[in-house]
Amino acid sequence: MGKCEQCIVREFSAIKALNKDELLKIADCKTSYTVKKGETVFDEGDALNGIYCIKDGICKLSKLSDNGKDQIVKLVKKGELLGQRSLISEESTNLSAVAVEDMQVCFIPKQEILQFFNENNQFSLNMMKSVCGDLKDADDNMVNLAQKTVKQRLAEVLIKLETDFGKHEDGTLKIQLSREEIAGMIGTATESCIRLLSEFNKEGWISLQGKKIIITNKKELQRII
Amino acid sequence: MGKCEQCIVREFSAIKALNKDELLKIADCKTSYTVKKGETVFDEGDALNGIYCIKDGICKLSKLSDNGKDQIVKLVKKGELLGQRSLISEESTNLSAVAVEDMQVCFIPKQEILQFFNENNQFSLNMMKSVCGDLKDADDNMVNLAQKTVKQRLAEVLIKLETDFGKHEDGTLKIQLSREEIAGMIGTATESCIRLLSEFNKEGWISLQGKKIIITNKKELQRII
DNA sequence: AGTAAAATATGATATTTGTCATACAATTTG
DNA sequence: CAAATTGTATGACAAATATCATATTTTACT
Repeated sequence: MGKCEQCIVREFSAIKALNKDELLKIADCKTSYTVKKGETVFDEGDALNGIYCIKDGICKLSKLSDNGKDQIVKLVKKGELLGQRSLISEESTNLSAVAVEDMQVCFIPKQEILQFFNENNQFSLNMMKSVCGDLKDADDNMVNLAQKTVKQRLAEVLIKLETDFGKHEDGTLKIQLSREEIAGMIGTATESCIRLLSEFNKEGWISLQGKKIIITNKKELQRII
Repeated sequence: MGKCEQCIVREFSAIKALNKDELLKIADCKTSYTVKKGETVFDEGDALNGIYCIKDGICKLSKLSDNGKDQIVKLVKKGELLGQRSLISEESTNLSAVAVEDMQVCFIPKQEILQFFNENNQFSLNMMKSVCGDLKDADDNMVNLAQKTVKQRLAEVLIKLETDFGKHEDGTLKIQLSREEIAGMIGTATESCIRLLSEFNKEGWISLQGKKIIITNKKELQRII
């Protein structure tokens, strides 16, 4: 069982406020496992009794709408935590988490985390900041969904995917999402998403090679946003 | 200058975790003032150096979109705090706060609050819960904006306005928003909003008396959501 | 490899929503 | 009080987007 000390999650999440002793305590009670692409970490409505550290991989946080479509609220990647809101609010989750890539996660039981809240102020503060960051993103997202066209939102998401997850040497986005998932991020019908991707392709702003996407004219994409 | 002990904000916000001594400290450094309907508490991009307690009134948190429309992200009412996210994130505000009704607010300087974060764990926890609640609402809102029709969103907002802010004896909603503001909440053009209100009126689901709105058939509104 | 299933693509069409124009009502201001 | 401004209402039309149908391609499977 790993020692948590070298873990990437320690670099990027609230966990960084924990000292060696505290890390050992976590290392002692955590459960590590892998989640295959497409598999579920937790479902909307689940009562979580802990949080998840993402050691590797990416997952989508989404919510099923009454119309049967899955709206993706956020993509969470390695280094980040999962399930914080639910833990703090002492409520069931309002979102489900599904792996977009194979993941390696560690589960840390609730009691441990709650104890840190009491004992380690910096940890609390970090956690607060993280939730506040999510809130800001959510607010920005709301405005985009409400006020921008599907085309603008698609352009924005493509650029965001490149900045957040990077690209390979050949220029293709590292993160691979299905058309349906992209549509779920920008809040549109899958067909509309596909159509617009084709359009962007024809315009020469992006290049499509099967599932792979290359952004070939970022400036133009940024212009239409 | 008031003593904070009896203040309504103490009932409904994170402030409730503070003891008498702490309340006295606040009482000592706070600034009370009134904000008239339509006036601004703070603007998008402002650097806040404290938080606001809403003793009375209601304000809208909104963000100006590139298309020139103001998207309302949240309505905040008496008993609640304003500016928490900005304070915790140590960032400028991403939203502006404008009074929808005459308000009475108290401003508490940053240093005080930050000190409480260090000294009073329950206060921190309450604050976290509050932000988490906002995050959940924002996520739900995102899904609605992305997946529901304008008609559904309008019906939902009307019901929410009734539950959150109540109605007078004659059935009219206590909170009075302009058509433009309602449109800003559901993310649509003002004309579309007006049109749909007329439609709801003709259907007999609501009744319009100038600016005043009465929900006459809640069931039907709930059905179309 | 060969078949079934799923994902992607595209056309045709319907629906929703936005925009512009204009009228009317309400409210503010001098 | 009258004029001016602002908010509300409605029609006509345009644009954006969803839906349904149907290919085509890719992926999964034994």
